[in-house]
Amino acid sequence: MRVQGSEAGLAQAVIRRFNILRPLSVEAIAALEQAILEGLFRAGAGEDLTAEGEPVDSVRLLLSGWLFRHKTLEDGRRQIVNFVLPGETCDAYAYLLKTLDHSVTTATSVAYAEIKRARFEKLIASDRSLAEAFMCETLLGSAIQREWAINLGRRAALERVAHLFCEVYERLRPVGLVDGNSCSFPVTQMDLADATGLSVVHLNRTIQELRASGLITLRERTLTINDLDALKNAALVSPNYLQAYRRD
Amino acid sequence: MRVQGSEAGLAQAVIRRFNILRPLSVEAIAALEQAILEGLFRAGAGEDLTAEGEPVDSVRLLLSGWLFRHKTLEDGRRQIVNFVLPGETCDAYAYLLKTLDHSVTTATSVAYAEIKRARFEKLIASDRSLAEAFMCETLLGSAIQREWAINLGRRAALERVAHLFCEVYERLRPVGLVDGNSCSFPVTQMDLADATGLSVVHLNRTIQELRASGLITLRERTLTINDLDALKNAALVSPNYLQAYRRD
DNA sequence: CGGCTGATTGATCCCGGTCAAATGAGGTGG
DNA sequence: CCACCTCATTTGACCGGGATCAATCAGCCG
Repeated sequence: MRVQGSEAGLAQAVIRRFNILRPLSVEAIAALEQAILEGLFRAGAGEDLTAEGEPVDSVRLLLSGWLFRHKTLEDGRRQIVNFVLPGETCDAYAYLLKTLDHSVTTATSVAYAEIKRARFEKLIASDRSLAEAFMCETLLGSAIQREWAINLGRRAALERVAHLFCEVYERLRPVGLVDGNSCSFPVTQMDLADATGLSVVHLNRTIQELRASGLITLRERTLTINDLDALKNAALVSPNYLQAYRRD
Repeated sequence: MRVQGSEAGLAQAVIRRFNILRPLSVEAIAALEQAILEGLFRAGAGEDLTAEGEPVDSVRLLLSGWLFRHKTLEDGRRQIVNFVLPGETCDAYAYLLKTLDHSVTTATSVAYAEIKRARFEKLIASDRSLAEAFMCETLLGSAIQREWAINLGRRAALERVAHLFCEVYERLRPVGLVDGNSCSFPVTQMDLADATGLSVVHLNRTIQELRASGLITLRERTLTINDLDALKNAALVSPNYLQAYRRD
């Protein structure tokens, strides 16, 4: 759905995030904001934005709400391979590949900007820092993806879930979406199970264990981390994979 | 170890691969080859090329041999998150990030080219297709990484191992390293276990199961796939994630 | 009120982990 | 040439984390 009317402020998460990845000039920020406002869209929860096997010809920037990237095996087993959080780029440069290898679906209702390939290339040609920021988006995504590999391959259930909570929290923080020690966590347990490679039943029991230990509260789509250090400890969080958030 | 003397032909795998990712002009190929020959190195098996937490200031192209990318938890649990096969790029653009999130180690003795950041930026600035090819390398790496997530999260042991065999085979094929239905597979079972998220013991039993079913032969560091379709079937191979190899 | 989706609980089972030991296959020095 | 060491592969026995199956409960919406 195309968005009508004035929507100032919507681009804030993106600009905030990009500005951390690469310090942007005033002109670059204006250009980015301009490109965003030219192609504002909204979608409801549970809608597919792109499906595996399709070609893509544009770049999307998530302004609000959550998306997830997922893949499904023939027999229905599904793996959520990553979330896309507000301010993050959906598929920078992906038009270079023939088709998409995974699907992207909305977890909540969302607002996003769609920048067509030609427009995107003009944008990144206009400013070196912008191009580098988009590049960093891609590289950071890869780093997160690698961390998910060790999460799925080597961490036990409790560690896995704890790790996911820590990661989401740390990814939401720099864009200003953490309030005290709480953040929105608008994902069903079924989705969470598919993100952690667990069954729904066992995921539920794992969450209860985390609740019982007092580390977290998860109620009404809100995650509260009562003791971040303890949770990180329980999750065996790796220190280096989100470092690009830190500015020099 | 810096390589002395003439080493023509070493760059073949890289050029072959890049040419599939993006059709390259004669000049682009020459420029790429030139950059490669300027910084040839060799290393023995079991050497660390880069360690997690280090900054990187150059791009590496693997000419021969295998590398693996891996991460380790505090308590020693290790996950190999990907292999780097001949012709593949090690860390294009990674100098944009502060530090590396994972380590890269040689699985065999290797030859590689190291291109310093400034030299690399000059190279990609000189030719659009080259820049896009490097970009494709990064994107393809992400796609493979996502496939590893569903492999680790949702496939059973036998499917997982079968999938890895299929993937490696298909990644080696376009660079000419598949001979009939065989390819080199110079990785210990310990490494293979860490790549598939299994214990060595169970990995060993899984391989024996694959051998017993006649699908593969794995002997003396050589993998032979006796029935590729059957193996892909057993692995529930996804169709779209290596598609960039196919040219339009 | 009935249907639907998501969260929770209980009981049972099995895939894959762990522990321990044996077998092979180089490599090396006496 | 053999004794010995190291590293990789293999086998056996046992156990437990997490899957599976099934039922119940709690909101929410029409």
